Amino acid sequence: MNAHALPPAIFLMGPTASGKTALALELVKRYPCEIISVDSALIYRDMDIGTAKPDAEMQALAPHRLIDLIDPAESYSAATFRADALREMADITAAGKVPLLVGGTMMYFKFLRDGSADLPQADDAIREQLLQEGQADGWPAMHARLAKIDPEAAARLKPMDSQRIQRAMEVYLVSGKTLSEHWAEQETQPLPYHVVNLAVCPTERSRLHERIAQRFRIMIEQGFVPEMERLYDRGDLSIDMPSMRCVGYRQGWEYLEGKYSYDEMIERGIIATRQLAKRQITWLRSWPDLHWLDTDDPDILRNALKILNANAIFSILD
RNA sequence: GCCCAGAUAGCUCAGUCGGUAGAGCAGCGGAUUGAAAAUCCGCGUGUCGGUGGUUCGAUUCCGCCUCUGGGCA
Repeated sequence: MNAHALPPAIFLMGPTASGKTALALELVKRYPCEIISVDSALIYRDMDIGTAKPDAEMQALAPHRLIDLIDPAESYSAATFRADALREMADITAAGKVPLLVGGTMMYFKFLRDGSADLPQADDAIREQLLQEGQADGWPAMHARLAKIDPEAAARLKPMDSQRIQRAMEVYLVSGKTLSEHWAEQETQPLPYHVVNLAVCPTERSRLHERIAQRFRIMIEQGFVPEMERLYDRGDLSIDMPSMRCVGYRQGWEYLEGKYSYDEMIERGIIATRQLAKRQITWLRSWPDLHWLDTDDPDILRNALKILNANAIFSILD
């Protein structure tokens, strides 16, 4: 490694329930790396069982950064994640270790890798206003309004894509500048690290589905419903909040509202998790320079190390 | 044993006044710029339970058989 080389970093990605955490633990036990969580659900405090958050024992063995950051009534963002992660990566690197970014929130990985335009942050009041109007007049009507303000953005968006239409309108209303104008001014923000991209996933989709169902049932046994009840009974949370829209929590919430039975809640929770996994895999399929690892490969650790060594990540140890 | 109602996509069901069929959910594929575990887009050939009959033609009408509910014994 020459003096001008970028410091190393590892991205360990993969769909939910694919075994990322287990592999990360093995790496941390053997090599000087430290974990940064890349997970939009682990950031919430008091949401432990349903998010499969590393427990105290795991945390002692392999501390995770960027978990338990905010209360479920608050919200986070991909841009905030990028800033937080860059800070933690610098800290770990300064300590002579390799940042190991582990998680399944692909949008966060993308923001970290590519950066983003300099956009205004979320404005709750404007969002609420747009939501009311969107629901009253229908999203196609809002989409038509956007088309007059920012035709480029509207052309990219489907008339029913409530969230992105709302965001594009919000950017304009808050900053006076359209989303497309912001994008045009965007400068590239290369990540100042030499990254090795790993993805863990079972070869067969059916195998991943098995793991998802099994893990959900374990969560139930571990007390997911009581955890859910504590959140529900707080009284200040709602199904509209990002925290309560997380896979499992949304179904748990609807179950407690009496929308469906216990068994149905479990079934729907598993289904929602499968659908999440599929979306995560879609991201991974087009991820550049990605090295795939098979969850069920008994030599997964050795294979991961082979890739890391070949990319000069741990060459210092050889 | 008898009577009634069913049997159509992985599931729940609709439908064809006889010209080989379509919704929701699931599943699969895709998009993804401060909510992303979010939000959105696309994809529907399946011995229409089996068998015989009527018919130019049956998933549709008729007979028998099998299975599943419910009722009567």
